[in-house]
Amino acid sequence: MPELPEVETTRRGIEPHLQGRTIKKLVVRQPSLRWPVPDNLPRLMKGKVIQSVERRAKYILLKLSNGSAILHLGMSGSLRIIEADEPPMAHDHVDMMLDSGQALRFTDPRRFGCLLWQGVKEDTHKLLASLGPEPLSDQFDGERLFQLSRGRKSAVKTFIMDNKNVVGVGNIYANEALFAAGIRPDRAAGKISKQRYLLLADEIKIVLAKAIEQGGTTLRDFVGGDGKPGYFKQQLKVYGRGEELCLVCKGELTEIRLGQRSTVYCRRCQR
DNA sequence: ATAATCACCTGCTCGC
DNA sequence: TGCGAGCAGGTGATTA
Repeated sequence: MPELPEVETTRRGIEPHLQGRTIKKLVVRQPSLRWPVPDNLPRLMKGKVIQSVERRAKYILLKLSNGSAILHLGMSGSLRIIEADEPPMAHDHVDMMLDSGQALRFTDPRRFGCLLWQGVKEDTHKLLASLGPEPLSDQFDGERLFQLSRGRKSAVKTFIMDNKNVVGVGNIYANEALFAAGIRPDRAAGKISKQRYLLLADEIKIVLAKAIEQGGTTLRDFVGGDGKPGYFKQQLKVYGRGEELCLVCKGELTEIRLGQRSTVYCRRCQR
C-alpha cells in the first residue's frame, strides 16, 4: 500500500500511539524481508523511548535515543496498532510491544518492505543518504526538474519517479500529475520546457497534498480494524482507467508500459 | 553517466 | 473446479 500519501497517512495514524512510549520488546517472527532485519535490532530497541515518528521519502523513521528504526512498506506492507495479546496471522512479521499494552504490528505479504537501523547521525544509512528533496518542500520545484532533465532522454514519467530527482512520486501519482499537467508520460524528459516543468512540479504537489488530506479521514483504521487505509481510487483520473474515457475530453484513454509500469494517459489532453 | 532490465515475494484475476 | 500466465502501488542491483 505504498505511495507517499499512504505512508504519510500511516505515519500520522500511528504517531499518537507511539510517541513517548517505551518499547518493551521487539518480536521478529520473519526476519527475511527485502533485506534481513538486523539480528541485534531487538537488543538495540528494547527499553528505549520513541522520541518521534518521522517520514523521509516513503521511509518511516522511529527515532530513539540511540538511533532510528527505518521502516519501508514495500508494495504490500502495512502498519497498525493492536492490543498486545492479538494473535498473529500469516505475514505478521514484526510486533513492537509497547508499555501501553498495545503493539505496533508490521504486516507484509510480499516482503518487499524492510526494517533496518541507523545510528544517531541522521540520513547516514545508504538508503537515505542520496535521496532527492521531499516533493512538498520548497527544495522541490519545476526549476530543479528543468535543470536536472537537460540532456536526458528517458521518459518524463520515469524521470519524476527517480528518487534522486524527487522522492515519493510513485506510479499512481506520476500518472495523475502528468495528466493534470497535460504532459505525455513518454515524452523525453530533456525536451520539456521550463514552463511546463513549473506546472508539473505544482501538479505533483497538489495531487500528493490532496491525497494526504483525504487519507486523513481514515486514521481510525490504524487502530484495530484491518489497518488498510484505501487508495482513494474514486479520485483518480487516469490510473487504473485504461480503455475508459477521459473525464475531460471523453476520448478513450491510452495504456502503455513504461519501465514495466502501467502508464495511462489521454492522447488529446496530454502532449 | 545514463538507460534498460532484473530481482526480491505472495496473492489475485483472467482465460482456457 | 483447476491451473498456468500475467499483473500489482517499490526500488536497489545488475547489465548494456
